[in-house]
Amino acid sequence: MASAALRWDIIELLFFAYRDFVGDADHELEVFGFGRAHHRVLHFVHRYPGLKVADLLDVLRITKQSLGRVLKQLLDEGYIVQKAGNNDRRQRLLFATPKGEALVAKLAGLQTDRLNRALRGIEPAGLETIRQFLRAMIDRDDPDKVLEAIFGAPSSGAKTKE
Amino acid sequence: MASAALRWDIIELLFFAYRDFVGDADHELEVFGFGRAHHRVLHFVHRYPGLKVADLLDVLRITKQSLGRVLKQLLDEGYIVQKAGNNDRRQRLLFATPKGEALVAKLAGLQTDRLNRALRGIEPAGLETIRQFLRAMIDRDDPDKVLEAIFGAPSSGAKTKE
DNA sequence: CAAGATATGTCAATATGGCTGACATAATTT
DNA sequence: AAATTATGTCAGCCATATTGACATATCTTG
Repeated sequence: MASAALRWDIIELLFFAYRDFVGDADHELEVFGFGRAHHRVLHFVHRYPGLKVADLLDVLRITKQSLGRVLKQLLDEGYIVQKAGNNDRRQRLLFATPKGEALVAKLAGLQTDRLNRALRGIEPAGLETIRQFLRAMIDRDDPDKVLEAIFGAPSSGAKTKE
Repeated sequence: MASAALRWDIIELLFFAYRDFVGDADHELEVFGFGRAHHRVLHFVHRYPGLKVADLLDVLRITKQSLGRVLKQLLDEGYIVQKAGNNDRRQRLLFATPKGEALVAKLAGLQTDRLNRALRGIEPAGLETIRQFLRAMIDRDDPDKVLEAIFGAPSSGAKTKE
């Protein structure tokens, strides 16, 4: 049908929910002179220790130059450290320092508080539905290293990246 | 307690889900030389016809100066029109033109396609859980006009699209 | 009516975080 | 030795956000 119902309400709810969700972290980041970009880098380096710069570029879908500025600040200020790869010494594997861990945990704490409030009164089955929904919202045709970890085995038809 | 579990998985799923969700529209907007900011303005003007400039500023949480540039483009190119308020002729009430309606519907169509795919296999009760979750994620301490419509009277306020 | 407040628009300068293109270096692969 | 790869960096551009200042029209109030 040409007039298939558009899901205006969910589109709108997603906008507001995400706005306030990231707002929690944004506010705290200001104190440190950081922005949302720093948070994203720190989050993924914390979650996937030893992530390569190239992996990070895939996940964040930004250019090397854009990442460079943000990453340099996090390195200079001691939130992240680099180590040369064992097999390939060109690689700079990234790790969060204790200082970095502390910040990212603080930010995750704020967001977890909001999530816990929102999940109050929702049964475990309901939470599973929400997870299923969110996972199904994500493109799986060209999964990066992080998405492969999230989804386990690469999805059908997806090219397997080494 | 200090060791309360942080919801890393949901935090991450929200990041990817939202990234790909807005990505659909972003890609299409490029064709028109517009950005995400134009989409947001057009969306809310479409959904709440006669929205004042001040309302829009509350909803988008940006400054008048930032809105000005985007709004001017949408006006100049005929996606939105202004009308002076009946009671207060200082007000510029905003309305989407047919051209604007067409664009915003196209964008909503892309996002609805993704939502429908993600909701496939989820029961009506599950969809209600997702709505409940998203609504509970939103700050309600200082509701703007749009949020009042969303939370105030269920299924009223927003234009019910034919 | 005059004064002040309000709704909007606009100018100028600045910051952040994206982008492209070009080039450098070190290390691995061929 | 040459080519490719992983990373870093310089320079400049663009979009979207910011603050501050000021202009205009209109409404409200003393």
